[in-house]
Amino acid sequence: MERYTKLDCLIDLRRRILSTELKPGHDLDEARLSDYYSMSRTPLREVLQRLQGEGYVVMSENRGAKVASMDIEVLRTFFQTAPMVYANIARLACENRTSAQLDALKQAQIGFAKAAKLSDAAEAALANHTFHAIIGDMASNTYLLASLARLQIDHTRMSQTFYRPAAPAETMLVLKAIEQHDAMIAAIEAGEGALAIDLTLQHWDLSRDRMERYVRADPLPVDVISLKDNSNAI
Amino acid sequence: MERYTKLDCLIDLRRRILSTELKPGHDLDEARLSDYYSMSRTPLREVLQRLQGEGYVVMSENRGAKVASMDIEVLRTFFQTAPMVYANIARLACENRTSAQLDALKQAQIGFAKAAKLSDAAEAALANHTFHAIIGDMASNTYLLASLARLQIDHTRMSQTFYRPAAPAETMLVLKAIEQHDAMIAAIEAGEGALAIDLTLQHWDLSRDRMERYVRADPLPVDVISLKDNSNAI
DNA sequence: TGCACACATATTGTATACAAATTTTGAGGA
DNA sequence: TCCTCAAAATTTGTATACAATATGTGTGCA
Repeated sequence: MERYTKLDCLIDLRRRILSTELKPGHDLDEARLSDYYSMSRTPLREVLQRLQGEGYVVMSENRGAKVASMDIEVLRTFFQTAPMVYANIARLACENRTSAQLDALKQAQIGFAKAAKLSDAAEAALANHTFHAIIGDMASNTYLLASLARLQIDHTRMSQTFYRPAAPAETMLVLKAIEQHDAMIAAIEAGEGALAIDLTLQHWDLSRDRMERYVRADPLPVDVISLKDNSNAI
Repeated sequence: MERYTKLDCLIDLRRRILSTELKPGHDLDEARLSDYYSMSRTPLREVLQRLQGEGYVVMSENRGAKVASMDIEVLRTFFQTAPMVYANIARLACENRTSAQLDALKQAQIGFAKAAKLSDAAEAALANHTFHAIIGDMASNTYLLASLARLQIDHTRMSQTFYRPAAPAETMLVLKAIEQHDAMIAAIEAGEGALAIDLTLQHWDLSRDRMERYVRADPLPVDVISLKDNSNAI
């Protein structure tokens, strides 16, 4: 059995939450988790406290920790806020990026393209998360970064469905996202803020359409709903 | 000796940091603090972890917690980001405020006006913090709220000097701030988003001028600096 | 059968002891 | 006097025991 450090545990829990291996609202049992990561409850609780601070989990007195939920009213504000934050982050990234960060961004893009083309859904979503988190670092703005980080948690969780093997039309959209990433890298490298904002908003539109389709889902056939007339099942 | 709950401790540490009773960069000793709040180190450490998540403190491995610093490059991004976030929060508050929140806001304004007129600096700065935090709650946007909360930490700490007994010109500015708060309450109650944005930006301009004057401070007389020619004192 | 209440179980919260790491101190040598 | 290095002291990190709270279960009674 492997031995985890506290940092490993933090990173792994983030990964499991982002990949929805741990689903929104899922109860996080301290004893079970401390056993899983083979550490005592004390450091594990500190990890949970920190994850709460980062918005991954919510905790309530004497009631333990849960994976942060994604209820409908929060999602409304998500769509409201994301384009503004992403666009501003992109603009700031153009001004402040270092060459080391640019290298990291290109590496992340390689990883993303690979996973996306292989339809490795969880890995692609996480690589995409990393890509945009690096742009966040480039912006060097701790205040906006706090918003971005929270937006990305929900964005990544919603995007889990994007990269699964699907219809050719869907595959086209993934390829388009990869192209947009390349264009964004070029804009950031060239320091072209206006262009970076533009590309970011286009990228957002693509992502938003897919998320909205996912959130709305397809309604169930109407006459199935009429079942309630025939029985008192809940 | 009073007995604190964990929540009391959290709230009190926030207050002490915001009032700069605990100064930026100040080392937070676990043993000393757990003694002060008469609780063991375990819950105190959890409070510190949480404060780290909220941006009040920074922690490093085996090196303990410090009050978050306010270095020059972070302040640059503060001035860059604050007006955008404050303005958007104000606009959203107009759309989403409840009447209970409006009542709370009016109460906070009474407390602020009272403390400001008495030149109770720490209390006025904290009451101002509360006032703007309530507007943040009204916005009902967890993503932007994360940015706002971090901005407010530094804003409140910098504003500690505003409300001290000072020249008549300074007193005028405090009275103006009180008026602006009243106008903002009215705009939010009426749901006039454009007006609320406008008032918020005016309010920001007032605050920014005072902060910039404080940050820049008055340079020391030049010939005092020339002392270094006369001695090798550090 | 349905409800209320007490008891049993499970889970979270806190204190404390000990381990590991860092910082301080001071003695010895160049 | 200054530097180096090792031992002591301080401080942080983790494990574990126990306390407090919440949840589940079953029995007695209407």
